[in-house]
Amino acid sequence: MVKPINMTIFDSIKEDIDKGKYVNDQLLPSENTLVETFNTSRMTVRKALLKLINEGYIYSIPGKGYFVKKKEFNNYLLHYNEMEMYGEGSQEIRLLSVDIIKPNVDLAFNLRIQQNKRVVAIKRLLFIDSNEAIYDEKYIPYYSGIPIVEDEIHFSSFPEIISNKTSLFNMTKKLNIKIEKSNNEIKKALKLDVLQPVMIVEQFIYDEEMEPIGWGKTSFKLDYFELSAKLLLNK
Amino acid sequence: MVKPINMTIFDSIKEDIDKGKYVNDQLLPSENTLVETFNTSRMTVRKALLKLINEGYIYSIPGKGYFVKKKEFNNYLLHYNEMEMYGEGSQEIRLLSVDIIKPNVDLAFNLRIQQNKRVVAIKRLLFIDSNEAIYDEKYIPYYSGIPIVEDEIHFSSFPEIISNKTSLFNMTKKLNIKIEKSNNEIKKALKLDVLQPVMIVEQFIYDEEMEPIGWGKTSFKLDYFELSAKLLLNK
DNA sequence: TAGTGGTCTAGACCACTAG
DNA sequence: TAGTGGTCTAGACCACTAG
Repeated sequence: MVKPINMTIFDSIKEDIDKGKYVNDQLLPSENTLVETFNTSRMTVRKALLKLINEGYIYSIPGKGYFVKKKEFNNYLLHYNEMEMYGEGSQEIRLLSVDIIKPNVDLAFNLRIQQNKRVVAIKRLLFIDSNEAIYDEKYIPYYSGIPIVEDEIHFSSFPEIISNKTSLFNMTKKLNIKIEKSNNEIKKALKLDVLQPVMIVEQFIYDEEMEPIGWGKTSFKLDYFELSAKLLLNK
Repeated sequence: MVKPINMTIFDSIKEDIDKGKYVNDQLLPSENTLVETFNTSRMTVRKALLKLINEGYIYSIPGKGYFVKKKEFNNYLLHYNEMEMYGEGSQEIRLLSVDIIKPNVDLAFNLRIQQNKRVVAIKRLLFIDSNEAIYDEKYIPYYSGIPIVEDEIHFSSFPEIISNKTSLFNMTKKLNIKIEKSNNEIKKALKLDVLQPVMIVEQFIYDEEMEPIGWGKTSFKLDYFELSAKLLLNK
């Protein structure tokens, strides 16, 4: 149970960076210097350095050396699953409808398709403690995801639905979080007052060529909206 | 400019996983098998496998082998800097006050300190296109971050302020995003109507022992709130 | 006991950097 | 030209797994 040499080297350099011995973009000791310092082989030194690169502490420039990487303080990890918003409170998901529709102007624009193409529209309503809380709309171009199986879409998040529907290697996604005035459909479903705004989380899903393959809009009654995100260091 | 062997192996296994040849938690070929398949040395095979581990595609169990890792679809990368919310529109940051205060009950609770301890309170107001848009409050226990230099705090995000103030090795942070009724101070600063709610982004900053070293509350006029987040695969 | 992944060594050749 | 990091080899010993 002794600590491996590569871990010793890793910890040593990491501590030097944390303590400020080496600062931003400063040159670190070369591989050969570290081989002598730690009395080990070059591959062992490289193992430690590669780990430091992977964890975002340093970067390398071939021919020059290894350098301290500037810390990124403003990136966070956000876990978002619109179908799993609340740990506390009873939750019920009602699948309102699954339709094949012709898109309106906005929807055609968001999915970058012609208005005469067809789109699968999925609408769901989430109840929290028996109150209407979240109204969820998803739109998928018809050709990209047939057939639709109700069981698969009832409880799944949008990325999960899409990945079941397509043989997708890699998808890209984007979330937008904003406040909007609600339309009549949403007002009715969530039993809102006339002027009450809703929190909107928009999801855009793209395939590997950045073509849209899904657009979603989740409307939260304000009382039921809360998100949290954790620090993601050095990424 | 030939592709290194380790990259060939990496690409090959990655493609097999993407195409569904290997599925969740399925055992991959052993290192020795891959050595034969690709007619190379074990260290080269390991380099490819380590890269696959680092990118979240596979995991290893010593004595057993390498396995396909389940994809995580619901994690996003959120870049949040309360002092840089808008690319478009002119922006002005006004430093309202920097005070040493005694915390009230809530603040003492959030910073987990006694009410007789002192706290540095920083208040800033952001104007977007000359309109009051964002009201920002930051609280730091006095002992952890003296002295306060105005130039350093005027334009910096909270994590940046904290990291300047402390010789911190590693901080942990958490964001909460929610809607709240605004208090009178915020109503006045943002020129809000009586009933108008505000969007709140709360920041908790902890040291390496998870002791709070900063608490922040940023209040957004609803018209000026928008966040976006990008997909972060396999993390 | 045979097979697995984890660590480590002592070499090699390469392209690139910078004086 | 000396030094740098990137790739690769052919070995070694280890702890752990599972029949």
